[in-house]
Amino acid sequence: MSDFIIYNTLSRKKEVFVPINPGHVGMYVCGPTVYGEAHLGHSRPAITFDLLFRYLKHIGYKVRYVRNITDVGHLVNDADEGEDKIARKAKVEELEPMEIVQMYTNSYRRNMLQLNILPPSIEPTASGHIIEQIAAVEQMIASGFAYEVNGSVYFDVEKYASVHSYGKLSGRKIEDLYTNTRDLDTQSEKKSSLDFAVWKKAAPEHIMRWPSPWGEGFPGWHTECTAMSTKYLGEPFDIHGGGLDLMFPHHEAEIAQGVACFGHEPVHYWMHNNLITINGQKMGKSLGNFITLDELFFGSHAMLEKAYLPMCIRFFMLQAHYRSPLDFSNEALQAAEKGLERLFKAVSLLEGLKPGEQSSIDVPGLREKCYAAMNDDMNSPILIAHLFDGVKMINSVNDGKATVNSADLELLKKLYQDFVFDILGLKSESEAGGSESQEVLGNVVDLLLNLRIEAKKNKDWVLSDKIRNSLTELGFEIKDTKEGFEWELKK
RNA sequence: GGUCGGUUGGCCGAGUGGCUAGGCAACGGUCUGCAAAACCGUCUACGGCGGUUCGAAUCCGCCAUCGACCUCCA
Repeated sequence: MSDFIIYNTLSRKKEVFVPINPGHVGMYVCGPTVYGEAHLGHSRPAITFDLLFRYLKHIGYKVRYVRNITDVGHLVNDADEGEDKIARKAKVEELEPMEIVQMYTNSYRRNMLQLNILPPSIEPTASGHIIEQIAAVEQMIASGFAYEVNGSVYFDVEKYASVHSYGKLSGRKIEDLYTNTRDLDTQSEKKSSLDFAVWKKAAPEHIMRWPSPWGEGFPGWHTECTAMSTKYLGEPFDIHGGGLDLMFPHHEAEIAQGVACFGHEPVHYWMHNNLITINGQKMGKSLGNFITLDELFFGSHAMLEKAYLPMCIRFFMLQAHYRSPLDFSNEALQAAEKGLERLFKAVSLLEGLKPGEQSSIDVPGLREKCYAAMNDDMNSPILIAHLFDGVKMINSVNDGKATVNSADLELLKKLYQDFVFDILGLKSESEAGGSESQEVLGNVVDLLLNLRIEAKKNKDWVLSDKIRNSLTELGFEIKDTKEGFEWELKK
């Protein structure tokens, strides 16, 4: 099999993936800040890196996947007196901050489960790693790249940039950063406007606070990822993922902090997923096109024509490459929905396929192409295109227009099991166990359709059509086959 | 303003020097009592203008346009 190639943002090139420890992979992905419902935007990195997690495991790696939960809140801005997002929300809703955190963590996990996203190996919280973060800040001070002022600790970007390259990941030049930095913090205690807080002194009204060598405070917003990723994955580790929007300054800061703490870069491969637009527009609360995952699943948003099943969302995203922007619309979603249906129909057909003497279709070749697609920087849209080629094969065999021998049939079944279910992480949602009433309903439908066969035998087309049309109106899809009939309930 | 990335057929979305991406929709055909499903076929596009090349949607230049980041954001 060919090498697994991934695009490394650091080099802006596709590179062969070579793990630090043969057979093992450590990956870290920036998770959510739990101060609100999970929205459409959260699902893209979750699905992208779930695909990576699944594929790495599939090709035989033992993977430790760490995805953090940010629950101490980020600074609103440097001028802010220290109130963080979570504390602000807590005041609004008159809840304890950790209650907010718990509530939204729960709903995030539920949404992820609905999207069939595998739980990471470790899901550390920032609040649970204050000690590690303080230790990281101490290391930064010790190496001379951070300084304390009045209870806060800042990263000395200027000093760092004089020795190392600051901005290499996002392609920024330090001079440009100077000219473009917004001022207004002239009275700031920072040495330079580029410096960022790694530990922030807590104002009296600030609720979330912890003791530290510099007084009561809370960690800066880049500190947690440095502390938690290296705690569980060592340094350097293999893969760090996240959304494109986190590249600067968050990931840039992580690199600088890592170098300051350990003397070398913390990550080998940086991977970034692209963002989602809605009808060509950026998604944002101010634009009113901000859709939460629950709204999507229930269809309860003004922009949605209907509810979309989690698997439809997942499939829709996988039909685009993770590094491409993806535009979200009702039309596109409904197209994805139909395509997914067609794929699953073929998969279920596969079970009943009868092997022949010879194969007129090239199953090993198809398998080869599927792996090639995934190995090329996880090209899921190409993979899906190949799977649809396979759908044509399956349908042809089913129609007796093509043949497949038993070895190839087994290979084909394995192929769809591997790629559709294990790697793409799709699942059929209709097979939710038949309740008793559904079973009875099914029997009634069978009874009606058997009556219709009688009618057809008697060439009583009026009665025959009446039965079929009435069932169709009720939402059933009726198909006549040589053996009799098939039906399914459309929602 | 700076940096980066897009602009592909009715819609979504791959590809990236010559060879059908795929899905959805539409149309025609096969099958069927008629349908549905399935199958076969059709629709064959790459923002504009120049340049390089035997050959460019793909490389280069200019222009237009959209967006992201530069501030919390997946």
